[in-house]
Amino acid sequence: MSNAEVLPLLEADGQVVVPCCPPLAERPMTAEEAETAARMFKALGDPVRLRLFSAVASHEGGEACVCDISDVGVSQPTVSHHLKKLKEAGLLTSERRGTWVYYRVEPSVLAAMGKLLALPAAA
Amino acid sequence: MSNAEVLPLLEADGQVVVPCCPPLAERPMTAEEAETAARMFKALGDPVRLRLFSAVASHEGGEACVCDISDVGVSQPTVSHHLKKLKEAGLLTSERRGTWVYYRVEPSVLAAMGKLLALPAAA
DNA sequence: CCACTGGTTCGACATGTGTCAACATAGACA
DNA sequence: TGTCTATGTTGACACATGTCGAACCAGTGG
Repeated sequence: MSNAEVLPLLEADGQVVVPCCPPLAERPMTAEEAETAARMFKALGDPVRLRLFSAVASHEGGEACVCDISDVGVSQPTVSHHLKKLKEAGLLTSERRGTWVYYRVEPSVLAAMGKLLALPAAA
Repeated sequence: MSNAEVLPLLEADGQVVVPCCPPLAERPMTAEEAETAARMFKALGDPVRLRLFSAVASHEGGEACVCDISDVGVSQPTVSHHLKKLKEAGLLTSERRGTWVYYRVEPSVLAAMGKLLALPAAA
């Protein structure tokens, strides 16, 4: 399965963000924009997923093996389930190297979410 | 209204006011931090809530009457339910003025979420 | 006082979600 | 080949959540 096709909001390559949506406060979001953006927020709306994501994002080299981050208080299948969700939301990518599977954050998506939350200087 | 830059995480109904968490990528979040931050993301993890929040945030004066934003394709009780959720997450505040109830965004919380998503320049 | 309008709360239902144990799969190595 | 370890998938379950209609509450104006 491909990581990119689930969330075609932005260029997977560079930092150039093809925004999924304008900033929240710029104008009312359309139903489609909201649907798209809500998927990302929902992915981070679970404590376990947030910890997993933070663990990957803060790990040296920007990537982490599952074995490095699976100490979040839930069973291993549950960890795998949450990592899959984060992948489907386009927040993480995974790659198998030998025995282990490494996860890595998708920085452009994070940037898109940050832009989404930005408040306009003058309202 | 407080203008503090401390990004308090408000919990509705007079509960604890907790400072928000460090950036996701700075270090692995603790369970408590994740619990706290996930509540905010979850609040924005629904398309209807996202549209309502965007409608309030983008409305002139930074506030909006329910009657101005209730055109999101769900019934009025559902709108009210979602606005309550956003309030409980500390993202909105409400005030009754005469016949109408006005909702307004909590800018410090929005800023906290933006900081949370910030990626450190060097990793 | 009563009726009307805007908004919330209640009760109920269907669907979604987080979780685990059990099983399956992929690679390493003997 | 076979076995061991590291992850992912499946099936089942309890619980949370989104939704609505009906009832209810708050102001306004007769």
